[in-house]
Amino acid sequence: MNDSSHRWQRRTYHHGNLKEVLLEAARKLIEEHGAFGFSLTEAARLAGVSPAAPYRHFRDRDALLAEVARSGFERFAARLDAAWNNGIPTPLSAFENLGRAYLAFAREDPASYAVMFETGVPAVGGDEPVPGSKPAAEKAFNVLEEAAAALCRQLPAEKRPPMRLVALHVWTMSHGVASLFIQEGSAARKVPLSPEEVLESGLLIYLKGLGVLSEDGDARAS
Amino acid sequence: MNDSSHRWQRRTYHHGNLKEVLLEAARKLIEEHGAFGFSLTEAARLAGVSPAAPYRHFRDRDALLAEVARSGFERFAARLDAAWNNGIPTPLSAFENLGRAYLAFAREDPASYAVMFETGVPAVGGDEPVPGSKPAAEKAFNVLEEAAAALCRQLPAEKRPPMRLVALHVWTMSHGVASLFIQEGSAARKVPLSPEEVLESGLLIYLKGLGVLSEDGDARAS
DNA sequence: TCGTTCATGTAAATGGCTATTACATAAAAG
DNA sequence: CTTTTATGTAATAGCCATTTACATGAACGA
Repeated sequence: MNDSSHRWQRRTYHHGNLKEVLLEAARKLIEEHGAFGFSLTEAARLAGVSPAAPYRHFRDRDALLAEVARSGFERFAARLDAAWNNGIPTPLSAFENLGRAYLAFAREDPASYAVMFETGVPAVGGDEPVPGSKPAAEKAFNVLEEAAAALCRQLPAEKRPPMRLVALHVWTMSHGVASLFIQEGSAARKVPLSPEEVLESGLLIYLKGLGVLSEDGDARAS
Repeated sequence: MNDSSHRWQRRTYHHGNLKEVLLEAARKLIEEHGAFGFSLTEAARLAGVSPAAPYRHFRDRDALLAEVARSGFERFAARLDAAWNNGIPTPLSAFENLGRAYLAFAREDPASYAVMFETGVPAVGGDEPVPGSKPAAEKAFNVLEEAAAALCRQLPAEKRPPMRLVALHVWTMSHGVASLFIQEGSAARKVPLSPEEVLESGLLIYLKGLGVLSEDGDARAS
């Protein structure tokens, strides 16, 4: 009866899917109690196993968080890539999809997003404690870079700024909006606009400044 | 002798300055071990008092962090305000100072910045657990808004976007750069530029898009 | 000066958490 | 059917947050 909060009792001694369930539990707990209020023990409780069980799948607490980050980056990259869709139908419309996809990810999986970007956790920088975490993060950034490159190509070569830099500017605005708005509270009250509207308007102004857009916001003939 | 790690023994039973010392200890620990690796007990140890002593000054651990955030916002606002300096000598140069001051704060006091923006902690959103935390955060944002307003005023009224929105865009880029770059590791390797250069170049492009700057980056006559 | 009061610290105890170790169970491999 | 390996459990040590009862001494009044 101590497991009454769960619909199903574990019938087998072996859980069968513990690793994945622990990751889900972690995301859920982080979503509810913040990136801090996550305890390995409580995740184990949610999964219906003893506090020691997680150690069969993760070296320690940080390794679990690192895996949350890694898998997050993987889904993030996939999602951005799908939204960009090779710049089809037009680089500009695809670019707008990209921005929306960025925010959609942060909104729909705030726990992963927070672990990916807002904790000193391993994934992005550091020493790559989880194999494959850095590559996954790179893949996500590469999509941004590709999009930036496509937009830059619309400019005459002599007016073309470094693509890398443009990609960083875009990342910077996207992350800024996600970070300030998604975690309901900080910036949300400042303005009656959705995060998507703030990001899109900001990016449009930026693109106009780059010369990619005309004054009216139309794509400019290269 | 158990206090050998500190140069001075506490001579008085009463510490005399515990509250402030605990805040400093917290910032130091967060800087070293990340926003997670901060323990009230260890902060007490650093201050040379028992683990129970902090509770005479803070309701609990979160209250201490909230106070780190609040005092952080206060210094942050003061610093931004000084940098903006009422738009003197020119709005544009003052605006550039503002951006540099933003990043300087995040770099020089990363612990406070992290607690202010990258933890679910109380200050910005929430229910204002520490009296005065919200006002302090507002004051910081108001400086950005004032700067945005000054720049917008250079535009003919009919081309003028909502100041609030412009302030948010600026905040967004600044926070994005601070968040991605300062915490050494993520974006730093992407490009051989300093955070300041990335932010300044991004803001210049944005301002050009707004119409505040001419193509060459000079201030445009209103 | 002496005693009272209040702010500030300490000690000890509770309960949660991380992580380790020795042991149990079952699934897979032979 | 036995052995091996993967996966869980139990018990435990040590850290941490927080509370409660008690101690100290500074400020203040008589």
